[in-house]
Amino acid sequence: MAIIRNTIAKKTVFEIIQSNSTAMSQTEIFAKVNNICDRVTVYRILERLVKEVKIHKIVNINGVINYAPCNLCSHEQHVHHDHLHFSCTTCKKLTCISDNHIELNIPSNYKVAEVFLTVSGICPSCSTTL
Amino acid sequence: MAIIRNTIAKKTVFEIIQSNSTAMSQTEIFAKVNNICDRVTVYRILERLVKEVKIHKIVNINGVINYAPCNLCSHEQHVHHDHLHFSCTTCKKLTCISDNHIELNIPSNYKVAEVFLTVSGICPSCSTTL
DNA sequence: TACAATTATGCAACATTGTTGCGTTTATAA
DNA sequence: TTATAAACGCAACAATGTTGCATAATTGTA
Repeated sequence: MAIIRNTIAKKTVFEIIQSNSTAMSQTEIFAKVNNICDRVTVYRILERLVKEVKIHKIVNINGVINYAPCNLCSHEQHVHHDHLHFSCTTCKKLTCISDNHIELNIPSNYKVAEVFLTVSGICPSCSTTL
Repeated sequence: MAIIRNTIAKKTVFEIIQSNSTAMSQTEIFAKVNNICDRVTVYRILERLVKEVKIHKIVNINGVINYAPCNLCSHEQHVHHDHLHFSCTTCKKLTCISDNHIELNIPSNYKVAEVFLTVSGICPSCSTTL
């Protein structure tokens, strides 16, 4: 019955994710851990943090998986409701905007688990530099 | 000024995508072309078909890029509106459900290009086999 | 405090997905 | 029929993610 350990690497990874304003990919996270652990370990830590519902996975429009802390949303909302993410086509950053309540129009024989709502475009900091 | 050619490989790839009920990944498509062309060619054909707005790209919840024909939506809708996709966590298939009109609540300094709405869960055929 | 149990890690190797360069082939317009 | 640019094949590479296995480290318990 899986005892969860709070290792230095895990704490570090979690703090990195929490302190960043945008969602981060494994690559970005690994670049920030300063070699305190292996690349593979980062993957495994991310997996565990997702399972513990401390962070959540979001795919940006390029197909790169990003991770963000579960701050903006309660656990309940995270699992069942609507989360809006903005994926900037210029800087590639993925930002959690807010929760948006939307009405879905899905046939009843589909069992819905999560709703992913991602908007692509240009973020404020990229549009000001134009 | 780019003359578009309609090659056998391109026709084949397009027909494969059109005749399938769910969106397909490059891997699935390549498996069906029966070695009439190279793996790289499939990638390049897909790129062109996207540019010509004959198919569109959708990322499923695993980060795998899938392709679907632009049947369900007009060009206008495709670019600017809301498309609902269902990503089955069991069979990994991505299905175009319908267009859903949703009200977005995004700060005005974000410039919106496309809206991606993907719902994860269990599709009808996977839930009946349980 | 020491020990046992098992969680977490490192390393190496591999798998998958997608990209690039370059020389050759082929479709299309004239 | 031919010239030209689009499309292709091949090889090599890059990025991202996974697996197996031996070792290290954490935590509850004696």
